[in-house]
Amino acid sequence: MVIFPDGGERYLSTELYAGKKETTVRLYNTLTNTKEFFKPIHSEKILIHSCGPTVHEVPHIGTYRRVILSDMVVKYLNFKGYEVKHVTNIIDMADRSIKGAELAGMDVKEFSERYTKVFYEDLDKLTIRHEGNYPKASENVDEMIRLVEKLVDRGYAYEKLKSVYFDISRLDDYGVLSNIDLTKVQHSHTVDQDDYEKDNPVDFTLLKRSNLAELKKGIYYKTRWGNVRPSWHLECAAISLAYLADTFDIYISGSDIVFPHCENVMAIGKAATGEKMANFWLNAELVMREGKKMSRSLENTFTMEDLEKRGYTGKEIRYFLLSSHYRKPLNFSFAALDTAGNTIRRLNNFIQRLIHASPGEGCDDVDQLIYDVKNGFSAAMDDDLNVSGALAAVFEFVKAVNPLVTEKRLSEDERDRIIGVMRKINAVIGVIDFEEEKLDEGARNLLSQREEARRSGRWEESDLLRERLFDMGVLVHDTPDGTTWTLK
RNA sequence: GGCGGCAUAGCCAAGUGGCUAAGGCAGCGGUCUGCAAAACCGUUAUUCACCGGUUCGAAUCCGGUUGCCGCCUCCA
Repeated sequence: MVIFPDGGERYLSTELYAGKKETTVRLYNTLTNTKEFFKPIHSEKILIHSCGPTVHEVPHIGTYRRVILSDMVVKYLNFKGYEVKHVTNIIDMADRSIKGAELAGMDVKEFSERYTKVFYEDLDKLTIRHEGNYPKASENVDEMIRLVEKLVDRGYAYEKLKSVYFDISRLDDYGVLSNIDLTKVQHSHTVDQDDYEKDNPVDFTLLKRSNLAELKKGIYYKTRWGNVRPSWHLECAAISLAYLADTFDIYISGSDIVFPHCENVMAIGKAATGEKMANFWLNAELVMREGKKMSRSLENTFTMEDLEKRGYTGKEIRYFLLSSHYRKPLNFSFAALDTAGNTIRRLNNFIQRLIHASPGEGCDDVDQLIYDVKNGFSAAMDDDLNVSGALAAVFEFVKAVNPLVTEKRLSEDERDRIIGVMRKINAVIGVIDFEEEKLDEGARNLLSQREEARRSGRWEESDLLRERLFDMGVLVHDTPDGTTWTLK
């Protein structure tokens, strides 16, 4: 173990260490407004925090864009061979949860659990794993209160009429993340200043005193300042510090909440530990609907269920959300989902064709093609997750392999290696199916009846059977090698 | 008012100084088919919002114009 006098920055940038510490991955850091080479803090495990959803309602697909970004970052780092610890907090005690529970005549816990369950189901549909690190705000209140005690003790927070506020004047670099100039801020758009008694209107709330109705329902936590509820910024800060470290690798959120949320979370971390909270701050852009942000208040949202009712699948929605760059606004449309569906179908067809390919002599080009697709995919993804470029590499691969399948040139081993590399890529993009499609017996019978009819030239009967199979979801294809089929 | 971002084909979307401007979808043409469909193959931007400048060379850099979006401290 060697301790470098300057924290190692200078030494780590020398060639000797570059290979070990620095990755080939470049990410756009909101903190510096530049793409930087990602350098993990610990070589053994990368630590990532993502802002989770509020669970006062069924989340809409706009919420899921940043969730998809987090998932893709984690899966791509896994693809590169890194182990990742990823924490996503569940905001289950927001103002709206309390209001919503009251309207529904439920207690807040029961109310929140209902929507947390939907959130998890949605993650399943989007092929995002959710076992493990999804701590709930309501189960980490002790951490939050301890954190505020620390802030007050260190002089970064103050109590006023039984609420506790963060004193931003104490942090000289407040505003570095969002580039905000507090002297030019327009106040009071979303806050009724009369409700708060801050020393300075730019200070933000850490703990808010519970009101009478909340006290009656038991929605409060006893502290030395009074009976209070934690604020949103405090929740994210406390959870990321408690579950990860004083300084962790990446903080992922949405572009609409860089200010105030991320800025304030960062300020809490810096004030509490004296260290910078995260090295990289990634912010996903928004999902738009006819030129406006998709949001509850504009009443222009779609939930996963809304889209499923219209016949779209989770994977189609996933593809739609991930297939264009995360730092550009994404316009929602049904046409875009249709496109996603068609595109995925092409990839699935490719896999099914490979599964059913008749083995051949083998082909010298395969090694090169596999090398090219791996290389093209990771080169693009390395560059701040350029998914469009990465997918282009995949489609070029598909295009090059298809004729080899048609001409029956692939050996079994080559075929398996091609499927293997597609699986590896799909571990990141998560939209392709690799299961061999199977027919049930009824469909198989109809298929052979149709073959019989065709052999005897009874076209009307054969066409009727084709229609019946179509209605069952089976598409038949008459090819020179006989009849094949795929599932719709 | 402040800060940040965007504008590339019918649609979506890469590319940020130099080979013929990736890729996907849709369309069109072809192969196949009893006919279809699917699949596969081929094809689709002398031009990158507009004006000016720098340069041997600009979608890419600089200045300006227009249009659009997000955020500005407890909605999250």
